[in-house]
Amino acid sequence: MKSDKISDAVVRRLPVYLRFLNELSHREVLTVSSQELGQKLDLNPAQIRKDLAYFGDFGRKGIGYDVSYLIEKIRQILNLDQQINVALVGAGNLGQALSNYNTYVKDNMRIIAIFDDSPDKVGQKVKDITIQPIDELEKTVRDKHIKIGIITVPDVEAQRVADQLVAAGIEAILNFAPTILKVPSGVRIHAADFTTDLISLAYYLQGGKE
Amino acid sequence: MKSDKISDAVVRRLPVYLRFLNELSHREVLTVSSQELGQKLDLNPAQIRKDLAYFGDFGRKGIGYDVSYLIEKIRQILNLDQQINVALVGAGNLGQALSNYNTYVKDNMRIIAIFDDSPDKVGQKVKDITIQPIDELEKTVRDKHIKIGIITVPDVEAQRVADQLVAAGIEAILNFAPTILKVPSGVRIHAADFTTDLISLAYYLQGGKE
DNA sequence: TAGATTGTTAATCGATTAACAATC
DNA sequence: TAGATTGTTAATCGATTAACAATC
Repeated sequence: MKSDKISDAVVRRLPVYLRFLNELSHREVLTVSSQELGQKLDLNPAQIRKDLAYFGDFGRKGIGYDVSYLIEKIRQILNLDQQINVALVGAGNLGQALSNYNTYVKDNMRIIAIFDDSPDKVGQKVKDITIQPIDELEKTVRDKHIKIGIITVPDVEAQRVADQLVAAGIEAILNFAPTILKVPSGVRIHAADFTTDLISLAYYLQGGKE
Repeated sequence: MKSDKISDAVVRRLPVYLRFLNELSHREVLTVSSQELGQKLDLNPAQIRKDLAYFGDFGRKGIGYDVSYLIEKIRQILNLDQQINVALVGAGNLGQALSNYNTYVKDNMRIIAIFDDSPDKVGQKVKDITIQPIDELEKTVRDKHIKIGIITVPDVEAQRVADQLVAAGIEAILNFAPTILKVPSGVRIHAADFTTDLISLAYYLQGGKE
């Protein structure tokens, strides 16, 4: 089966597969079955086969999936066969932590610009990237072909920053601010606000309702 | 309708409602309809009414929901009417950023202990909390009635830390490491790994398949 | 060949949305 | 009273899982 509309739930599992496949590759495992994948990733094997089958026939009956081949294919699907430039807006604690992180470099994703408006931040360096004022955002995003924006500014500034990113032609946003952002339908947005997650965990505590 | 089994999707929306209701309360808005909530939060009004109705009859027909009353009720549902102690394991960049964050204090959630094993971190202070070695985790968690653990250690250490948290009697874990953790069924775990989110965004970039 | 495992269809399960009587 | 909005049932939609023929 080739692509209909692929649901977001499917797309979000692809990086999970990729990560584990990379680990297998590192351990020089050549082949893996949906069964084994399911066990490790806590997913139903049928679901994994179905997810992958949306994009092509990557497996071999009776054998399973060739690890390197599947890595290559998933990387293509996720556009990770080309470099993807990312901008980060908001160089506070969290923003700086994310920049330093940059594990995703091996996945061809790279934060190549950082913006912040506070005067004591502008001009400072975070790991060889100089923090720029936000009014340079639009030009830099265009000039450097930045496709994804990460928002780590405070709550109240998030929508304004999102608008600027959109105006600059960004295609996707990862939003760490605890606000629902309104963006045009062409722009993809994912909420990454962990406080929501953390607070929802409280529901499950004993002494509360089960 | 009173509680059957409430799905995780419902529980995760409660903090979203709560946050916006707090904002309304701050603006001294007294009453809100599911219509208005839905508009602001990008959710279907029927879904909001249904979510709330799982827990009780909080609204008034023809009127809507009393903001303060609904805040009180959601806080009860989420156990936020009592203080919830949180431990953070891993005082790297991200861990320190999260500790400094502590917006959730107003929601009665508080990081009250931080653990790390690297010798240059132990004994240091992060905002009046002294970083402790991980082998003090179990005792501290028990003594201080810590119920939730946040994991911000590297990948390879995450499962070991999770095991220790579980052994110490923690009830829920927020995991920032990009690994699927195995925990006993009594323990609630949420994945908060933003690299997965970020990478999945790449799928939606133009020049890739739509 | 016999055993394993895929790709895919059909069945199931669960979550979202529509519709509306009840009622403020 | 007329208009608004809830709580809830029924309808819809979509995602997960089971099952199995195809085939390595």
